[in-house]
Amino acid sequence: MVSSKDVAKYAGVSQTTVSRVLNTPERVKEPTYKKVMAAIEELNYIPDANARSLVQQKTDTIALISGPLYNPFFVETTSSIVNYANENGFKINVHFSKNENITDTYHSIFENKVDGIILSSILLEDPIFEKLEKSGIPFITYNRKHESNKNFVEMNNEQAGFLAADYLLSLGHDKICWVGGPLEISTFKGRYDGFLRAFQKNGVAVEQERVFLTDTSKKQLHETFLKMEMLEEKPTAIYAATDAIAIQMMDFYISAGYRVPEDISIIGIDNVEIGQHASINLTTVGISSSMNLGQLAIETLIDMIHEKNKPCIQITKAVRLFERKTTMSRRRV
Amino acid sequence: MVSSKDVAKYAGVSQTTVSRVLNTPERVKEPTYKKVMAAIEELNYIPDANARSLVQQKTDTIALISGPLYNPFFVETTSSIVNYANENGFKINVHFSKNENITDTYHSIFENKVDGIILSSILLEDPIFEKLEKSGIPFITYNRKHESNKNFVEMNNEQAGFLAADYLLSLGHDKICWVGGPLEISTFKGRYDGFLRAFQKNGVAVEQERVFLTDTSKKQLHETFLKMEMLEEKPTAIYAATDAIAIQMMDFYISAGYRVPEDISIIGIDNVEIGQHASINLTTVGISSSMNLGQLAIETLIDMIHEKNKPCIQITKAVRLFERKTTMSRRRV
DNA sequence: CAATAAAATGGTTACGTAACCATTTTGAGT
DNA sequence: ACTCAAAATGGTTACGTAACCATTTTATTG
Repeated sequence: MVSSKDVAKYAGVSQTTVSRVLNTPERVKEPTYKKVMAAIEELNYIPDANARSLVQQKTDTIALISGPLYNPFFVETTSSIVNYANENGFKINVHFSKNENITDTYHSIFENKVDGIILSSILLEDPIFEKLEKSGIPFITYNRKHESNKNFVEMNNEQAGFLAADYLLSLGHDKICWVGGPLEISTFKGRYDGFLRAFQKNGVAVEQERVFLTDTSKKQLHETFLKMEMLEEKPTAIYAATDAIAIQMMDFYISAGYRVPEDISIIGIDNVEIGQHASINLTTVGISSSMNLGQLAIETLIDMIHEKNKPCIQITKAVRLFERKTTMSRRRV
Repeated sequence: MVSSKDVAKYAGVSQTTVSRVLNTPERVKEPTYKKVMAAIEELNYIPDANARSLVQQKTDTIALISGPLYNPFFVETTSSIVNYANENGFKINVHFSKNENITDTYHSIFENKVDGIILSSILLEDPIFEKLEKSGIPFITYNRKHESNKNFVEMNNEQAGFLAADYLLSLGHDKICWVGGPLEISTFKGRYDGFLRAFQKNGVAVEQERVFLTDTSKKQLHETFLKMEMLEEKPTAIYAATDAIAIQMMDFYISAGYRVPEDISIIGIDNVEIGQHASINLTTVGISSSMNLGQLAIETLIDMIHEKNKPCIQITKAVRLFERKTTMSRRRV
């Protein structure tokens, strides 16, 4: 592999001069500059960013740990994060969080001496949070947060949970099934808390047999669908803790011959783009901004990287209801 | 930042011994091993992967240049690529190709001395291909290829184009609009060639006013939709060169009050997962395999990285029609 | 117990780049 | 033409890790 030492020898100058040609060309005489550039072209020399990182103690790299892309929420946030970071001179190492190797993922990220970490993989109680803090690397969590309540960007999940449930209850539904994810995750915990508060406010009891916790995989969602089919009193509404879950439940219900919302109402949370598609038209709750949580988080993180002073970031965006076509008043027969 | 030299000094051994503890612990006496590990824990030492890369002349990193994630095809391939690579000890630097900064993207990738490059951004005629070859870095293109016909994984685009058009023609449609992308891209060129061949085989003339080339953005697709609405003889079928285009055109048509397929048939190509959703049910053409092109490409690339001998990879997967619910026989009134 | 071989540990250098300091060259002023 | 300051270029070292070679320690064998 060609190095700047090779270029120097070929051009008849010092390695220092080659480095100056690339980095501070104004400090190099024109004839010398041309001679070195010709050598660079001739030898097809490309500087080594890893060696540079060693010297300058920065990598211009950010590590992203996203949720899985079968959730369109993460499709949108991943796009925003990668594009914004690239536009600001950062490379992005992407990882999709998987519980079975998250430790290896974190280890790999720390070894890479990244300049920042943006993640949506943290649990309410997670020992990694302390390690993140001790590492000294600027980091931010999006769509999730640690119980310490630091360094996060999120929507108001409790408010979202409340609005969605309150809306269904206001339509007359009381046989509502909750389909969510693990309550060790702040997103689901917050939305479930809101769900409970809405029921309490409306004086309606929550029936535990109608609460389904899943790992949000298609497989477990299908099992949940089958369980709901077996209920003595079938639900009249599905409260899905995310739009991804809602869209997947729609698939199961429509495939089974149900009409949405005539036979069953379905609501989600997140307000993902695909939910606005004319053949889906998902009623949902989400933030009003055109900027998604990933965009907000990466902009905040890059500020943190540049400014080196780390005020504690705590951003919680308000939400609102987006009433579309997958919900209607409970049919009375 | 704590280095192995600091650990060595703290533990009272040499830096060589610290390196051995981490890499070949079997060559270190147990008491020495324990002493060094205690120092590592105490100092919270994390090895520097960049320095290691300098020594070992490998980075365990692969660069991915994907298409944009508003195309679900790239959602699926990005997932597969990142997950498979991580499982095989590689990190992935992700870029989403944008014409306006593709040169910077390539430059950044070369500087990072990645071990392999997997890309879906190449044009039929693209000077970057020669640079890729000269770099000596193993690389593979997926879903697209260069005119040199080397180092690619693709579906048979001409066959896909033919099958989709032939199918629409067999349903009696002859007012078919093609909505595709730039023909400088092998994917669209191949599919269009197949489209033309089907028309020729069926003895039907292609009307150029019904051929729409776009950059596949929602904006230009909407403009195309408006243009089609203005046609004297409106189309009875939309042949979308990708499922993403098809799903977007469905959105426009349904929002405008049309029923799919009663009022207009729509077909796509790629067979993306969301196309099987019960409220979309897209008729499409795609590969039969459970393994998507991204999965196939990354497995092939990692083989190339490990084996250092580079037989010229040329993989073209056969396709078939998936008849679902967005197409029906042309209505005769 | 001594010699020798194996095991364990240490020292030096290189990987490529750039920061820092030194030296040489060039140009301006008297 | 000489002197001095500025500009241009060069030399050395460090960043952190590991490969390679050297030295020391330990264990085995006669």
